Amino acid sequence: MDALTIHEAAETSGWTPRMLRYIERIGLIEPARSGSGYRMYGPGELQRLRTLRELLAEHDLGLGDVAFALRMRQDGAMQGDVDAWLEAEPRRPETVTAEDWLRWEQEKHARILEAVNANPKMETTA
Amino acid sequence: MDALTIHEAAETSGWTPRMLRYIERIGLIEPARSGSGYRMYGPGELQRLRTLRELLAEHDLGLGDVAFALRMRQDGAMQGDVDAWLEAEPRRPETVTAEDWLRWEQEKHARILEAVNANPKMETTA
DNA sequence: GAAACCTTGACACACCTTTGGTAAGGTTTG
DNA sequence: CAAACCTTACCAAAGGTGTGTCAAGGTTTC
Repeated sequence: MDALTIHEAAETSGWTPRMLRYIERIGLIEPARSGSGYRMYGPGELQRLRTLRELLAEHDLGLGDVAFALRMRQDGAMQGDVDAWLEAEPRRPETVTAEDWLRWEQEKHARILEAVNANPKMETTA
Repeated sequence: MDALTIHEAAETSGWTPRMLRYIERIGLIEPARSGSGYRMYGPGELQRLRTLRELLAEHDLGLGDVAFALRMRQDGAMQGDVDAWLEAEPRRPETVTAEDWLRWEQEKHARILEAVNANPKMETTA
């Protein structure tokens, strides 16, 4: 039995039980439930709770921000629309074709690779 | 002279002058300034203002959401950290290497291309 | 030079988010 | 079976967002 109850998970992760429920409600971490409905936090959830605090502190984010990022990732249409709107600004060729967009996205990989190499803390040491 | 003042831009875009200033303050649309500091909205800005309203309405977003998406795009480190946190959930290989991540990103292109083809309104008819 | 703009800054208000507390009731365990 | 958990569902307070309005002062235009 390596699953903690909500109070135990709260203590070891640095959140309050209240916030653990809130984090679940906004869809960020949804622990398994016991037969009678108790939340059961496993090692994966605990790790995620800790890294979540770091993520928020490091970049001065709110839980809502991360929830929004999650929503973007889950709703491809929204993601596409938002990205399209944001990309319409910096570049300014009259018309953006799908091929233009894909090329832009692929160039992004070069930037990503640079970031990876420049900053090699890419392990999610679960 | 095809640049509008803030009141004119407000009328033709459906925002209020107040909101145009707010939209500028959160970094979404920053019009050029005349020598004496007046905001000057060109056709590009007007188009962006209109599509911004559509974007918000279509996906029930707030201006803050779009501003956050912009911040993600501008701050690569934040983008990487948030993405890493979100991706740590659905997949569950013990360790995510830079190569894993890149492969994942590249597979994303297949999904993006599908989205483009399925939903070919990719023109930013500026 | 006066009317009609523009600028920034402040005060304000309605609403939403985040967080805490408490109440009524079910579960686990010594 | 009672203590110590857990659950959901409310009420509430602090802070942030989105929006309006007003004031003091500069600019454009007739």
